[in-house]
Amino acid sequence: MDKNLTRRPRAADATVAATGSPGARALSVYRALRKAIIEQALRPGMKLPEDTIGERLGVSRTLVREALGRLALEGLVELKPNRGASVAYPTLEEARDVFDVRRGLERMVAETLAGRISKKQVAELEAHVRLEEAALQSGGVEAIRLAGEFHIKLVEMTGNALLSRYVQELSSRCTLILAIYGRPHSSECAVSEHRELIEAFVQGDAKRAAELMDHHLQAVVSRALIAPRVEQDIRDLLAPYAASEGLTQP
Amino acid sequence: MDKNLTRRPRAADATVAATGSPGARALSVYRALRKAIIEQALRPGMKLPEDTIGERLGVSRTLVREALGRLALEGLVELKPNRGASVAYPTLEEARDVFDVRRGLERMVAETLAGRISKKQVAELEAHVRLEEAALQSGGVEAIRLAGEFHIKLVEMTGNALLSRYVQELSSRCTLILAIYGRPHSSECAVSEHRELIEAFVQGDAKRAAELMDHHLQAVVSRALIAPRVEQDIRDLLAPYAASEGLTQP
DNA sequence: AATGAGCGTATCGTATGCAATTATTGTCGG
DNA sequence: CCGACAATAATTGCATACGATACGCTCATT
Repeated sequence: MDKNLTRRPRAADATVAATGSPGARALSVYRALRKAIIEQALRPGMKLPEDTIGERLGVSRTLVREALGRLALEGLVELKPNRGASVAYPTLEEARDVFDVRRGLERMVAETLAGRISKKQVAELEAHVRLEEAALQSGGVEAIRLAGEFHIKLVEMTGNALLSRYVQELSSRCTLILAIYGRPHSSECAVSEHRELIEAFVQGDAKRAAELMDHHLQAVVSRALIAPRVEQDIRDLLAPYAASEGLTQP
Repeated sequence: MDKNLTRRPRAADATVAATGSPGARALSVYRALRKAIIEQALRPGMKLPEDTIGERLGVSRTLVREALGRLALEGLVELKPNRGASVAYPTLEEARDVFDVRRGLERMVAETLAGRISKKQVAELEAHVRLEEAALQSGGVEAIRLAGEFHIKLVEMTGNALLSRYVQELSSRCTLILAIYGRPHSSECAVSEHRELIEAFVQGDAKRAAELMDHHLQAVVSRALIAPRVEQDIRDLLAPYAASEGLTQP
């Protein structure tokens, strides 16, 4: 069958492959899972068995484990001892923590950028905003992605690699959170608010930039996260059906 | 010799052991290395071969690798492909990034805590400051540790677990950085500044608290990190000589 | 004597194997 | 008909094995 004894797993069999570099396959696994989670191909709460993933991706459990560990540290995966990994299902409290920290960090971004942004960077941001607008018109789902990328672009302009990593991490987690608690397709980021931010950067008004960013992110939360709390626990899902049949449980 | 074939690595041979829980040994390795790095038993730049560590700690390379990976994500260890791990040796630029982000996060802490701190918490903080004072008098090295713990206590009082993790991570990295670039035993944190902070919290003056924290951390940097920057890269050492001879490099 | 090729060793990257734990299903007594 | 229990299956935790890679050494060559 598949169990060819002369099989050399070395190369030429990894479907996704990536470069032949040493740790590259491990990274690929990590990125694949990450992308799948963010795109919600893997929904929050889903189990992530090591063999299954490894088999599908053409790597051993070792690499999958490594990737899962990393994702767990980033908060995209939950890792319970002896019970395996699953896509993270943050509680509302964790969600609040994530958004709060993100707001704090992005305020930093805004303050840093104010007055210290080049013509070229401004042009790039304005071009991006126009893209957002276009996407919003044609009502594509990519409007959401673009809105997120605006923030990534901003943080990368600070030149602080660490800040960049943190914001990107939190950004992913926010996506996951909105997938759980957010309303279906709230446009998330108002383009006008992005424009105002750029303006504040150009004018070098750090205080205003910081406040704009703060309110902007606050707005994202209140627009999207009216928290209807979609229950996924079978018990809770079944409760109303039980009731309708006159069944009751402890 | 040591290579007893009937050896059961199962249990009862881990010198440090820890509880019998599943992932506990991995955690132990992680913590052991972390502690060793922070206490500078393992100095920045030192090589960290997997087998050596595993042998010494009584675990297999698998667990060591896991720990090293995690430490690498936290910035305490550098992981170069095919060349193994070593204790991180941050560049001055990375150091600046770390301190900047830390200042931003701790400013958040200060703002959050202002006016939202209980009597009991104030008492705890004041007691801690008194400890710091005492340690400073008796000139112990623990003054540094206590100063750091003050900040940890603060962030934990915010109730934001994520913020807490981030600050703790950055705090460790700061220690490492100061071990490289800091002057021998600058007392790092002025106790008086800690007192002022507490006062601002009690008075509920968020703005003042944030600024105090900002300046406080800025002061730590300028007090400790006058950065004589012992260059270790031959290229950089040679650069001025090259220039003085009119030589230029690609 | 310096330089470069060839080889050996140390160490990493990854796959795989085995024991242990947990979840699940089928069965039996109440 | 319901709950407890035992056997089974699935899956993790960890160790180890094996191939690959980089580094340092010796030695021949210029």
